[in-house]
Amino acid sequence: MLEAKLSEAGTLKKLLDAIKELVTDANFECNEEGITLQAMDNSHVALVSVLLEATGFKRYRCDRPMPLGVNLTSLTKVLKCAKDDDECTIKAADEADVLNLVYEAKSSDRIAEYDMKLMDIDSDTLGIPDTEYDARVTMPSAEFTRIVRDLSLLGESVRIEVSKEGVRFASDGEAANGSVLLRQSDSSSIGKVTQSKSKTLKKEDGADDEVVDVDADDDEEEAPDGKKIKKEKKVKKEGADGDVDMDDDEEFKARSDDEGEDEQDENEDEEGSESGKKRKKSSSSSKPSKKAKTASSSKRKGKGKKTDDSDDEDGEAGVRIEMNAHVSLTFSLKYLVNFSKSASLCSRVQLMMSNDVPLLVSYDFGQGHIRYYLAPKIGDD
Amino acid sequence: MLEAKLSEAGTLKKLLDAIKELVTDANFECNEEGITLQAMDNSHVALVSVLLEATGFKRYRCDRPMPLGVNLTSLTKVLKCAKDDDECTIKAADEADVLNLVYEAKSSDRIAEYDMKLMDIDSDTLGIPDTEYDARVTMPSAEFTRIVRDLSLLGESVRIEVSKEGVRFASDGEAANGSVLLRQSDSSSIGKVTQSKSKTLKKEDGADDEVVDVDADDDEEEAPDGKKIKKEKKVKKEGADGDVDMDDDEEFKARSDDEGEDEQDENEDEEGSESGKKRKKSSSSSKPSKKAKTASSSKRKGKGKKTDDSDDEDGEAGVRIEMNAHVSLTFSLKYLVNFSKSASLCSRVQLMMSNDVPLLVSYDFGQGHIRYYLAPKIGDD
DNA sequence: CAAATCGCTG
DNA sequence: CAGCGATTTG
Repeated sequence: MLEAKLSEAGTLKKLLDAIKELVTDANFECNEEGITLQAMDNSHVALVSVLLEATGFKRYRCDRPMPLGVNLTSLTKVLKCAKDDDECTIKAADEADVLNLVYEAKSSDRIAEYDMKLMDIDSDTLGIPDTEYDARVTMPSAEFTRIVRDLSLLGESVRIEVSKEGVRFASDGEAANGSVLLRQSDSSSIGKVTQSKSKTLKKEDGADDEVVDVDADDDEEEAPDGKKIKKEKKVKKEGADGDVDMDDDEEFKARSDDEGEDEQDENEDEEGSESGKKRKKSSSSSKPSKKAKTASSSKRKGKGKKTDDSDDEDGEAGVRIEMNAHVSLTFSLKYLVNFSKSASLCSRVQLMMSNDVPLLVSYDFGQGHIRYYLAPKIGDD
Repeated sequence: MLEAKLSEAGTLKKLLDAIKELVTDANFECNEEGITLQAMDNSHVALVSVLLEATGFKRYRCDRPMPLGVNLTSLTKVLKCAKDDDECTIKAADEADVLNLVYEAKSSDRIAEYDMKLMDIDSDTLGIPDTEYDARVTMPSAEFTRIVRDLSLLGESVRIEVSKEGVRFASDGEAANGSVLLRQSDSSSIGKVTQSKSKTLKKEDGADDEVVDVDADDDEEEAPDGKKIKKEKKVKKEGADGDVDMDDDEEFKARSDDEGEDEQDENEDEEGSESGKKRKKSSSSSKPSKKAKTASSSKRKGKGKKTDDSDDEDGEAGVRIEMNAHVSLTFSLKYLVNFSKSASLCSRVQLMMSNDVPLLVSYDFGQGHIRYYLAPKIGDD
């Protein structure tokens, strides 16, 4: 059985608001590590991946893995009955066909209880490649929202181009053409677009421990493996959290691994630092590495050591751009606008890109993350 | 070519917001003195006239007069892509078919550039009579907004009546009738409704020169016709501007003169000071009067001398009422509500009225003005 | 100046 | 029911 208690129902409400227009039905996969959800959007163009770490809950218990088939429209309605600051407990018996939600006002003078019907949903558990990317842009989520919103007024699609000049978002429309150029915020010493030749960037996981650890390892010379070391600067996430670790990663990795991506992970060599990260996982066995990650500090450390200067600086406000190669991709603005609704969950967003592969838009909040994958338009420039 | 830089894109945004629902396409007429726009509303019931003085720009250059045919809906979209405090530069080559807009964040780490298509628009350059009015009401723009909004909830039209009692806005509706009476704010010496028998008021021009001149003629005794003379007090505008002159004025005046309103002007007697102003103009001999107007200075002078005392006082907060004759006119509230959107541009609004002639609603802001003309409903009371 | 909420229109 | 716009609050 599952029993999970969230301190703030608002977290769940925002999460549902962020994806309910993209997906109507989906399985919430629950296991001891937390809850994940993966689904293609209704038109099968985009993929959304959500993670809620067990550690992010005030209380979490899940005896055995179980999928909860939920109609997101129904869940949205039920969640609207909760106040943002209510404590929210969700429960499901092992073979239950209903999900029980209890909302308790912090003052505890009000308790509301709802039972929502569950449904059987074919779980098209898609494997998500653990791709490495040629460019990563980290910026305030509100700025991303603003840009895609602005450009969506003009045209249907946007060309995102990362070069040493910065990152450019350009859209052509009937009435007007528009282009927004963001330069790396020059905060600290490393104030410019990082351009490392061959290293590959992996997505920064704030929440994901693995990644973090890895980074930390990488960054630090004293990495356990002892491999670390190029000291390339990769950016780890400076996501909002910093401390929370995710368990899911394993899953993701597994999947990605399945994809054969794991190898790549190892390939981190390109990014020496990352390799460290991967190792951990592998080493996880080890787990120590994870700890490191877990220690939110890891992120920061990484930053501090590597690019952190800039990170910290850009940290909460600026734009950070990292690239190994020039990338230029075109995407549907409609989807990006949709993705950008997640800005309410997190103040920063990461865009991970490589030519001809799907864009990854990642919002990492304290208790997990929400990630969107969107294939580029072909014939894009 | 045109190149003009505004310190705050917000100014342009507000201006477009104020007129975009009234007009869909219009020519921005650019010349060395600034930018003007004149257009009838889509249903040809109201006329809107906008002025942006060259001196109000951070940088302004226009080698030769050029009309920029703009679809206001498109321009609104493009302007939405600017933040209110961005610096905004608009550029157009001499025979260009696109208008280039560049927005620069004050922090300068973001530069957005847009190219908007221009179109050829039949310039129905309407002559705007440089009418003299029997009553002028100057009040906080927010108050005007509130009044027409309130009354629009009750009925379709409003009767505006200026008498020695003050100015009354009254509307009759199915469910209720409403009436709002504003009395002159008793600020300075001239704290009450000015009631001059026959003198006519011209709109206070901050920017329009022409208008000013015309009035002058009437007021002064030495009017060419020899008719003038009553020495009526007319109010010039205390608008924000003061220096920039418009070329258009010529046109405007011509028409107003045609109206035969001049005679009334002469009645200024009540406010001796004003007469002085008028004289200048008139002295110019007959037509000279027009010239005088052109000199924007005329405006300010007029004010200072005549009723200015009161103007200054009520100046920023109160209601100022000036009248030469009792006026009572009925207007469509729908339009007035629309006009009142300009309140975001300026804290004061002027209403200029004479029986049976179009109402002039004028918002004068630092860098120009926006004026609306609306014909009264016939059969009005 | 920006964000969130409510209302209105499609 | 969803999206867009307007208004209000922070």
